[in-house]
Amino acid sequence: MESVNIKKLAQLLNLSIATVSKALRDSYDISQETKDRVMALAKELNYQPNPHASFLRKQNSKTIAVIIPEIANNYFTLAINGIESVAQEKGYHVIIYLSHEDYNRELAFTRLLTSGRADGVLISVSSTTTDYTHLHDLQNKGLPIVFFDRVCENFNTVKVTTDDYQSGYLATSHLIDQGCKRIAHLAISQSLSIGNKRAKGYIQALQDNGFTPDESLLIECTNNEEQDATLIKELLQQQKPDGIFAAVERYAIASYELCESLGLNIPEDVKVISFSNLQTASLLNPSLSTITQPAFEIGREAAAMLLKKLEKKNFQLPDESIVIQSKLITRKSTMR
Amino acid sequence: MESVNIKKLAQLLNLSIATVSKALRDSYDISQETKDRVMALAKELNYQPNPHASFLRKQNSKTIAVIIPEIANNYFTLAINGIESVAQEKGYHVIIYLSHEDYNRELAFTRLLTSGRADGVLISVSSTTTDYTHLHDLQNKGLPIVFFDRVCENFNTVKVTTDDYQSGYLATSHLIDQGCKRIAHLAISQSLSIGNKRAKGYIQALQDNGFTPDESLLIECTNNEEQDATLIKELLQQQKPDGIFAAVERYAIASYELCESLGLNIPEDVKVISFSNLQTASLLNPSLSTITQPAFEIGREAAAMLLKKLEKKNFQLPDESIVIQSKLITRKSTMR
DNA sequence: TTGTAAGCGTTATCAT
DNA sequence: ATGATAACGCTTACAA
Repeated sequence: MESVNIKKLAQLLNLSIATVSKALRDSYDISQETKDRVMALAKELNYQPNPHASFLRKQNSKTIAVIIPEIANNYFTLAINGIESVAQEKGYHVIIYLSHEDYNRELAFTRLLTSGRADGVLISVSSTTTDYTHLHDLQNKGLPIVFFDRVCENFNTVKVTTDDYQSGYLATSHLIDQGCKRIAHLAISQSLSIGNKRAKGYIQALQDNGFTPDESLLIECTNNEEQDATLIKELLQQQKPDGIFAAVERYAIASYELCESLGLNIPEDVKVISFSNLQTASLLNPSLSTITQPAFEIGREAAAMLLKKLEKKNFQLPDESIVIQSKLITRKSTMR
Repeated sequence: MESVNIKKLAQLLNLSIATVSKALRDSYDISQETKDRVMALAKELNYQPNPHASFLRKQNSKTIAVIIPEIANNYFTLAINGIESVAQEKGYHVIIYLSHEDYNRELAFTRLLTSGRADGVLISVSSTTTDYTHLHDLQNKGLPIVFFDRVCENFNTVKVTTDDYQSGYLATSHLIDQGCKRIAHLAISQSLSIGNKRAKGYIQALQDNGFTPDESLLIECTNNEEQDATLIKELLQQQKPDGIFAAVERYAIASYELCESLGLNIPEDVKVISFSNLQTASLLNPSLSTITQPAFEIGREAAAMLLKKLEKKNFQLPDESIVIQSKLITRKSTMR
């Protein structure tokens, strides 16, 4: 357990602790010779500064916290990849917290974060979160927060999202173009920014094309697979939609499974399109038309903004939304 | 940024710092009344002990590091879920490091970890890692290490895996049972424990069934999608296998894509089976037969062992392999 | 150019 | 039962 610390280096080199510390930080008033000696030994012994001790002095931990609802999800996985890529570039460490769509866990994490464990927070809020004071509290403590994907609209900071409204509009329009007359929307929690926007895009597209939105075709799904299956099954049996626009991948997958078990053919009986980052979308039976989100870029951008705030003394996180567009990729599931 | 610390609590309560500290830790020699007052105020002000300061004294950070090759991968995603579930139970924080299958990054992470940022390490090694001294160094510094999935066999610690050899054997036997005569194996790096074992299972199954393993049918794939596509394309065109056993999901997906582009039918022309945790395996065209790994449980078990070591003074990580079985799930891709 | 010493927030030892 | 104090490893005025 004996670790190499500054004290040890100082002893071995017959220098004071202060001199070693300054030499390591390449300070002006240390002779080049001393610096070289210190650096050489530090390298030889693989000296790593103790981050906890530096935190105590400098009040930064070179760590960011990422709070997400779940991780077994291609979207968040890609976003983490993006986040990690900039964190690694800048020498930051990434702590992951999974809220499992549970407000209380999210709350507990934010409480823990008031103690200096991380210098900033990236968050995509849980679907059961309706109150944002825990996040305001964090911000008030001086912890910079950047939202991505599931954002809090009226929060004074950067929010990175995709164009959810337009994409919802586009997906629905695409179904209309393909001849659908009864289009259902499997929506994600309407208390979520993305849920709301995607649904609004859906409704507007219907209206713009002369359809009257039908409440019984807009299903707000849950976080429970069984419950969702029941809802979707009822929808398919009772409302008999000829098009489904799924707000998230999971609902599209459930739809595929239920269509199979009910003997419905995609796309003949029902056409399906979904927000999705599934790698295998094109290999499904039938291949799935998707709104593919720039998840990696969203993660990168959010992390880049947060780290800019942490690194640049004078930079303040602006109160703005950064929108990175999704792409509509049509495949067989929506073919005429 | 003004944070609540012990000092502040002490001032407000007109107590000494020492008393407050002890009261918070529910020490024997503090009166119940004082404890109550301290606790009440701590709760009211949402006092959170500074983890960096405690580290300096106690030498533990309540943090574990997870080093994995990639995250856009259903297996690792599920494993993280398992790891996080026990970490959350025990109040530990999880830092994620992605080696991107690059030994040098893995090395850099382990160097960083010598400084106390984490109390222990869970690792699944990169496919380019052949030397394990960086990990031995970590262990020698007193950092407990637990391997999962891609383990180092001769390393004195716990290794949690699935039964890779038996599963490779099983997958291959299944293809034989389904009538395949020329079975190819798309192997992952043979320097990886899992790559080696899965391939050995494949070879043994062939031999036990009267086939002579053919080197040109055992393709060691890479980490580069294009290169893999070339390799698999050549395999399909030149060797014309009638069965493919893919060691990882990615190779199965590539096989599907290439069969499609080459006009080969699965399972009529080629049957395919793969190690995979794809949620959509049953929805693929055709549905994919898989060896499904208990990824969540593997993550849970690995984390549980590590945390046991961290929490129990007298517990030493045994030098043993914990094997949790995979399941063969047959679907259309291997139908006769 | 180098060294001394204080202090970051905690915990633990030893007094009181 | 409570308090004073040193120490953890590091940074940084300030002194030499």
